[in-house]
Amino acid sequence: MSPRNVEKDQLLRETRREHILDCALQVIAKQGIDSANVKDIAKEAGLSVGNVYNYFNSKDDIFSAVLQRGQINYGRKISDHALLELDARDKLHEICESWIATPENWAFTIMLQSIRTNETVNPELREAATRRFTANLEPMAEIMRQGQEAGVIVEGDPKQLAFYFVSLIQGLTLQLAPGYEIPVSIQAKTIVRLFSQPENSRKK
Amino acid sequence: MSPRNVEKDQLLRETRREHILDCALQVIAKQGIDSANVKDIAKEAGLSVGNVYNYFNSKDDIFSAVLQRGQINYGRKISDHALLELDARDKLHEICESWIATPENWAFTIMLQSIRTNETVNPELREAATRRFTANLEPMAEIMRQGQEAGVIVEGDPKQLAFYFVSLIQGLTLQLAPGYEIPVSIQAKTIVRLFSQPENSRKK
Amino acid sequence: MSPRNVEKDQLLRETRREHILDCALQVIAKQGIDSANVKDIAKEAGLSVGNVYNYFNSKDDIFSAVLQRGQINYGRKISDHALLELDARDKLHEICESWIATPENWAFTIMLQSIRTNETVNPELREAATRRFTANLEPMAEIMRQGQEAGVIVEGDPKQLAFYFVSLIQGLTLQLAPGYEIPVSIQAKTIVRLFSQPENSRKK
Amino acid sequence: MSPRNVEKDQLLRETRREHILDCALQVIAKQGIDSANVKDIAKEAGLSVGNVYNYFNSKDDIFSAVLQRGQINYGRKISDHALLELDARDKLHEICESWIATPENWAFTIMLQSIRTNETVNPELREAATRRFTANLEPMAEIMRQGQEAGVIVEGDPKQLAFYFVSLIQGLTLQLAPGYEIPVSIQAKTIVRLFSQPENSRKK
DNA sequence: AATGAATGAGCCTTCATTCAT
DNA sequence: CATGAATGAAGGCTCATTCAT
Repeated sequence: MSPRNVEKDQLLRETRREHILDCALQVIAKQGIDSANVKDIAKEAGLSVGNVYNYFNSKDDIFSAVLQRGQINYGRKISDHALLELDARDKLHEICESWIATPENWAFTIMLQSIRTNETVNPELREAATRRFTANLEPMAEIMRQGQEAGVIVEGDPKQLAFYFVSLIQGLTLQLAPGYEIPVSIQAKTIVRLFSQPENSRKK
Repeated sequence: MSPRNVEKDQLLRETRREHILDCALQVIAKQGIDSANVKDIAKEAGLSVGNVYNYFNSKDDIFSAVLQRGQINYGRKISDHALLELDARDKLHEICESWIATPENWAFTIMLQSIRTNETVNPELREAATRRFTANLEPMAEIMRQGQEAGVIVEGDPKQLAFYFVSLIQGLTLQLAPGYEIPVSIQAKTIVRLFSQPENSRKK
Repeated sequence: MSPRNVEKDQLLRETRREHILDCALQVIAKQGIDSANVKDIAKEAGLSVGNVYNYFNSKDDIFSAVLQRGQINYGRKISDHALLELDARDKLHEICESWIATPENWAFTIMLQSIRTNETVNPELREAATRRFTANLEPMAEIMRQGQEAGVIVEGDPKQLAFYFVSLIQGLTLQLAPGYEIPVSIQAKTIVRLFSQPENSRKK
Repeated sequence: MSPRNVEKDQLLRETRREHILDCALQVIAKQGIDSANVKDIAKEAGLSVGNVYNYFNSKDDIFSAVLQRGQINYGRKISDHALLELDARDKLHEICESWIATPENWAFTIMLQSIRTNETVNPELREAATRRFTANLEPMAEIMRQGQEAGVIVEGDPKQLAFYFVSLIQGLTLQLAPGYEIPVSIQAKTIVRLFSQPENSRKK
């Protein structure tokens, strides 16, 4: 029927979507979520404004897709780590370091807040974001649990510890906003140590 | 006419300003910073829109004043604590608890991010916010230092520890956004313990 | 409190609203409902676009207000006629003539259709329009009933006759669209005669 | 290549055009003329948007073609009736009944109004629509004339009566908009009676 | 000081139409 | 012919800010 390659089109379409999401993230990271408008996203993506709407239904749709993608990727990463045969502290260290190293990550945190906060956002989106956040807590709690069994992570409810760890990472991420200098270095090592069981207090 | 009236007027004016700031905070806490507009703030304050502009130059002016006031109050509070004759852990505990308990606090954190982030915001405001944030780190670091001397707080750069502590508190605060349920309880005790030196690892 | 005259303001506000409705009707009558946009209405009213929104919540709000006002005025007029001590045929004649003579009336009919038809219009508005239309049928039916009792109006269900009469008037009104010449004159006399009982077929 | 193929192609093209017009009418009848867009028409027709433009030059082109086709079919029908050997009242009755029974007919009336009304529509199209409307009045007037000669239709200018009859039908059709309930039944018999000469007033 | 009507820039979104493939 | 991605011009609506009263 079609004189064009349907499969290729489909692939192109998916690539384009991803590209728009990338650009949206860039714009948010650059300008903040308040100032990030569709026009700028389109420009960043090298598309016309109208064309963006061929790939997404609305601005909120774009934002929630960015958030969803980020949350899913993040969750997958943590889950992968949970399965590894490693010292839990090393896992935390690695997670911490790679998170801090990615400059766009703070945009996710900002978006998470904005989507929660903005009353005009579809409540379902807000719930979905919360659901994913909560779900992502689970593999992190599993890592804590592993560490506790090995006696290298402090005692306490693993889920609560996971929650604190994630909140700390998020809190730190926010401090890393572009153009905002903090006179304190962030060291994964020190962060992990807060959650580590000291050598001499371990059960024999 | 009389000097007393001038003084009284000045006082009234200051009271009004404070009232507007209170209401602005309320609105932000209720609607989120994106949806908080001047009209709503004026309505909450029982004033006309135009009249609000008799007390503040712009919306940004209001927001930055809210933030500034919050940061200053917060800084004063921490400084006061630093001077007390108390176990550092109790100080942290009290700071933590009172922060979490105040539902509007998350609005400050949101605002901090928004003001940092928003390109359109006067760069001087952004720098001022950062400056105050950094300044507020100092008394917190002092508390850490006190705790370390008493052997009840973990070792490490006090300022860095203070930074982590504040970031953790901020991160947790964000999770407390209104209408957003997190299936984990926040306990000041557990938080403080992360920064505490375990009994049996203390130097004699 | 206010340095301005509140009552006068309220009156001004109501006058303004009416003025906007008048202008909206003019624009619709001139350009058709499809082409009638808020900008044009504002221009016709000598206001800025934004200011129109100080008086109405939305374009649909304006349109439905225009319609409502027209329907209410029309209903009132028919009801007044129903109470008069006149030959029913004269009543119909007068209603017919005055309706046809008002050039904007066709806009109401167009609007009625558009509001019914347009899926994006609030269903409640649509129902309200229908409700008023149906309600307005009643006094017209009463006139028919009076005429039948006097033996000057054709027999049949008065409400149905009213419905036909109104539909005929509406149908004719539509033909009177501006810039649309129909080579047939519209005579109230002839129209009324269609609904009249012929002399020699009346019951003695 | 062969002339037969060219003919066949031509036929196929014509069939396609007709199909598109059918679908356009369906969409208009379903969504109203304001919401009827090219994309929906294409989807209804099972074609791509671009392909529709291989058969019509513009959206207005489609709409005016729909209208034209409808008007021509309608005119042909009335003309056919005018030639029949039947009581004029039966002709009116049949015309009335078949018109009311076809649910899409109201779309024509709506379109007629929209095309007349819409400033942006090519004036030639508007004139063409008016011309056809006027032309279609002629066979209807002929039926009236026949009825008057047989003494079964009320006296008066036949063309004017035709105009009233058509306007009444159109007015009633508009009341039949989808999703719009009118608490009055429409009976062809009663309608025709309005235009009928009563038994006992006929000339011997 | 107090009011809120008025302004106008800017944002999101839609859609007829074009065009490379 | 067939496709649907791409364009860009409007249109509806919001809102910070101003200003006459």
